[in-house]
Amino acid sequence: MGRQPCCDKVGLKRGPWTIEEDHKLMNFILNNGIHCWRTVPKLAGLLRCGKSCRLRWINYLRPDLKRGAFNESEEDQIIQLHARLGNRWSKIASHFPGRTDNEIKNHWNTRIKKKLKLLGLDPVTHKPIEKAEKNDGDSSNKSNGDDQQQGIKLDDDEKLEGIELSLDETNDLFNSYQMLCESFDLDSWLNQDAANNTCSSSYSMEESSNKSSTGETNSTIGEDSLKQWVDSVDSFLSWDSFI
DNA sequence: AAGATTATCAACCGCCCGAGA
DNA sequence: CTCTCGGGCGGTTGATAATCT
Repeated sequence: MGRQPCCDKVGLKRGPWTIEEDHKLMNFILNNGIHCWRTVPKLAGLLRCGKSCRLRWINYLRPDLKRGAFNESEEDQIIQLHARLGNRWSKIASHFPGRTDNEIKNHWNTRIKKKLKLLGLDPVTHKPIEKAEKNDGDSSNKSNGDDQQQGIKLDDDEKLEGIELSLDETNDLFNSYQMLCESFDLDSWLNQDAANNTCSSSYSMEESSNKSSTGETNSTIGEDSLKQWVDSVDSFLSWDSFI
């Protein structure tokens, strides 16, 4: 017996969100806040499931989102945190105000992984590939590195230190990584387009998210700041065109 | 210029976990 | 204690854009 689906998918819209749907969802959350995602689509007049609404809000509509390319220090920090936390993207994202777990996960999978491989480091273990392979061979009955990391059951962040990689070990690995980076100008090689990353979705929320980046959570974002943000983003989305 | 290939990222899927009945 | 439900998470997919041939 499988689990019941999160919602009745019959008649629900899927795929990319339209500007109108975004507007409806944002207006609803602005006016009512978030109490129960399951009821949000119905009350907001959307033919979406609650999960889809939640995802859209978290990954795209949230006022405190910081959009645009990751800078070098952010990337370095992601690598460091990944060495400690593994693929726990939400934990990693919690260290980056305005960044989403999805965004970090995508960045890791598309860019950082390649970068590490190019440097001869295993993106899973963060160790030199030859060494990592040897270790895998030594423990043929063990699951692969990914599974090992995912298999860690920890109660909280405090317990992370000393498990898998200690902070010292992590820093050692990270230092090695930095040394490798210095000897090879990867960034200019990989990020040739970073400087002129001007896609339409790179609208910066930084101004309106200054407050939130100091630790404010979604639920504590004041209505005023949310309204300010809606005002500021209105022109960006050209909502007037369909109202 | 056109087709093929690769990169990027938004969105979905399914599982897990905690809260509450 | 058990079951149900909703939220959250990580893995994966698919559409689109960018680049290459």
